[in-house]
Amino acid sequence: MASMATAKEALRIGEVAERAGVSARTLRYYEELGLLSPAGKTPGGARRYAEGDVARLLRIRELQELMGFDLEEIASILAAEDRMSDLRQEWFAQETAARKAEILAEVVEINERMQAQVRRKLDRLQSFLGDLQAKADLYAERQAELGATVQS
Amino acid sequence: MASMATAKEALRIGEVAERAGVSARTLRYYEELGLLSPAGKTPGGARRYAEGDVARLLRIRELQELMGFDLEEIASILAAEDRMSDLRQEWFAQETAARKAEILAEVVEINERMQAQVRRKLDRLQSFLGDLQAKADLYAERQAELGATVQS
DNA sequence: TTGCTCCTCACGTCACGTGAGGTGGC
DNA sequence: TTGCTCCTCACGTCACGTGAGGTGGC
Repeated sequence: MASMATAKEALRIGEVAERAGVSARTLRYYEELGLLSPAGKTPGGARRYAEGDVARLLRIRELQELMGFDLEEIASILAAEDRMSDLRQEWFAQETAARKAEILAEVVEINERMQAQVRRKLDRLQSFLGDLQAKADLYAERQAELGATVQS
Repeated sequence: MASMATAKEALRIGEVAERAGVSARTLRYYEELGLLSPAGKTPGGARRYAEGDVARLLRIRELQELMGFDLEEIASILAAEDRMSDLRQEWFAQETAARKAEILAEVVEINERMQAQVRRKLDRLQSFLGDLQAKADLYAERQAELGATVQS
């Protein structure tokens, strides 16, 4: 959805890495795995990324950090999402309706599993936060006791 | 707080591992790091764990999986919590009030940082869930379109 | 032409996984 | 005594980190 510009959007690896809070090594590693390849390369061999690549990188990081998926799981999630976004492309119009339904079913299933997982994580984090708050109350009590004893 | 029983609570490594959903290797690795040592060992060298060890293991896993801390960070958090729980012990009564205040301050700071981190994580997960739900709505729309077209 | 960024090996690290080969406990 | 579980090496793996030594682009 970023500007369909004249591919003047050529980002260097260091810039992309910094924007996503990762190292250049991470980007090279993702390329090695086939997870994220630069939009192009200079004649000299330097990688050039587009805005879409940055979005994909941020998505990878979200799935990794927030959801705890490993890179193989992330690859399959992204593959499904890629197929899904192909459904909007004209060249895809020739695919059979049955095939499209298949892809949709796959994406819906992944979506449902992820939603369930997020809800479990939210629940666990809520109770974790509750524990922390309860402990904080205890600490405040102890500090009050100590203050009363010491009269500092 | 588990029964102050006659130490008849001697769990084998496999049992402890299964309860926490980790491998025996993980328990040996934590011992190597000084993170979690068994309550005792048999003459033959087999590790024997107590209920308190299981609780500590579950705490380690919570900090690791849910909060994303590495084992070194977890070690320092647990060390602070250990010092905190020492405040209840009688032998600790001889410590100076200033020292106790110091420990309390440290634990309070860790608690506050963790609370902030949990809140950030909760926020990000909420918006992640929102995105998933929005996508699910889109998928349902597409499926409806497809059903109307195909009349399957 | 001078820096700064990039390149490709390639070995190191963290948190374990996975056998190999052997001893231990109910 | 027979299994099943445990033990200690020790090498493998995943997701990078970290130089070494060299070329590239504004």
